[in-house]
Amino acid sequence: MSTRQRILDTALESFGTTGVDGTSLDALARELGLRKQSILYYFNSKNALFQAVVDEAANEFIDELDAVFSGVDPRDVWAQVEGAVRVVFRLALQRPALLGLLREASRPGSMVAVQLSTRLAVHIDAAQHALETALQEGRVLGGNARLLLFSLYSTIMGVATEVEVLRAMGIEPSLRTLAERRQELLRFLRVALVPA
Amino acid sequence: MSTRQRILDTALESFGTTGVDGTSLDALARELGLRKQSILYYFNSKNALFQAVVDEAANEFIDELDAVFSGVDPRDVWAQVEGAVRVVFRLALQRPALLGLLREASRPGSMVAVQLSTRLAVHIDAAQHALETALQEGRVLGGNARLLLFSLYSTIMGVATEVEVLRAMGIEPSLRTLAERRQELLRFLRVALVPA
DNA sequence: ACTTCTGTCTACCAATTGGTAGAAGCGTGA
DNA sequence: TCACGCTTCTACCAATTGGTAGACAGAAGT
Repeated sequence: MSTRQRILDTALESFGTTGVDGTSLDALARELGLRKQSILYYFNSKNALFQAVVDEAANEFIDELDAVFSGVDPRDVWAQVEGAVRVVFRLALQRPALLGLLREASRPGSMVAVQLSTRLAVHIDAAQHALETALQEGRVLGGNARLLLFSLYSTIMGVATEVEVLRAMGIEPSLRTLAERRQELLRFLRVALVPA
Repeated sequence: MSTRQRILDTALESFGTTGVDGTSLDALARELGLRKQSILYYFNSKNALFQAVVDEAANEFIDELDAVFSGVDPRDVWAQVEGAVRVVFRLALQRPALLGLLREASRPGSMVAVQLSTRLAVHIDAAQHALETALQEGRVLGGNARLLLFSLYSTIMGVATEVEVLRAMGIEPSLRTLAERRQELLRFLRVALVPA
């Protein structure tokens, strides 16, 4: 794998777990067996690296979602929701840093949000459109399609990533509790979305 | 107001917006018209200050929730949810830094989570118990009470605080869109919780 | 008048930060 | 062999970081 790619991967891991402010170029370089000047050779500044990492993460996230959505009837909103939940929970288990990075990038006041928005705009519009027609045809319960999409996003990402809140509630994050969380989430969303 | 309290307030504001790592004691002191040594006089270390701020924030959050819940039938789960939504959205408007700090404190790997958990344990248990009996009596839809509570928390906090995601969706956070978000959220939660 | 306590200050400190300048190693093509 | 471009390095740097040591001011009590 190219050095550039190794840097991106390691940075994603570190940014997504320790945070951007909590990750120094020196520490990153040490982890890579390099000097930080080599990192700055590929990325002109720490912020440029962060932006590249956000792009990388957005791509991976979108690819995962696309892969699942491609095998699903575009009119079947519930199947899409189920697919999204499956993707997010698999990532929570296998690539927690990826979700951590999205969380980091979507912190209030983050300057990379613009980037994310242009990156995701097409997919958001598609999802919104699917929701809208489903709403009109009474196949889904909801008021405003875009705000409903936002609620869905918040719920799914929250349930998948708020592990510290979970701990505070006395539930230790583990494979089993993850599965239980997912099951309750799906039940919750089905009741909220699918007409009886 | 005592200097100690001023430090706590200013720190909450800064920690909740810029983040802990993004806030230096020097910057904090400058904002207060002090030297950082004066801050370290009241709090032995930056981390001690952070812990104190988390305590402060947890207290305020709990007080707000208690105030709303006290005027509501303890058996009326939906009224409690409505109250919680009202509190969180008012805070999102008037004290965004407070929610930001809770978000900061609940970052994966955060070391203050233990603190938060002991601080909130009683209230979590109470809410869970109310949910449980409501579930048994069929007044609320759901499977596992604790996981349902967790889903509710994730949804409400997410919808109220994920402003950058909202922006990425082309919705500028404002008073009007906040009200719309809240309305759609309440509709969403009502469908998900209240039996037809 | 003297001490004591509280609070704020100046003066430092070693370590770390992101970043610059430029040299050295290295393989490739002429 | 030479030149060249790519990559990684050593050597620095000014600024900032959290934190320590201790002086100084003022109020309060005796």
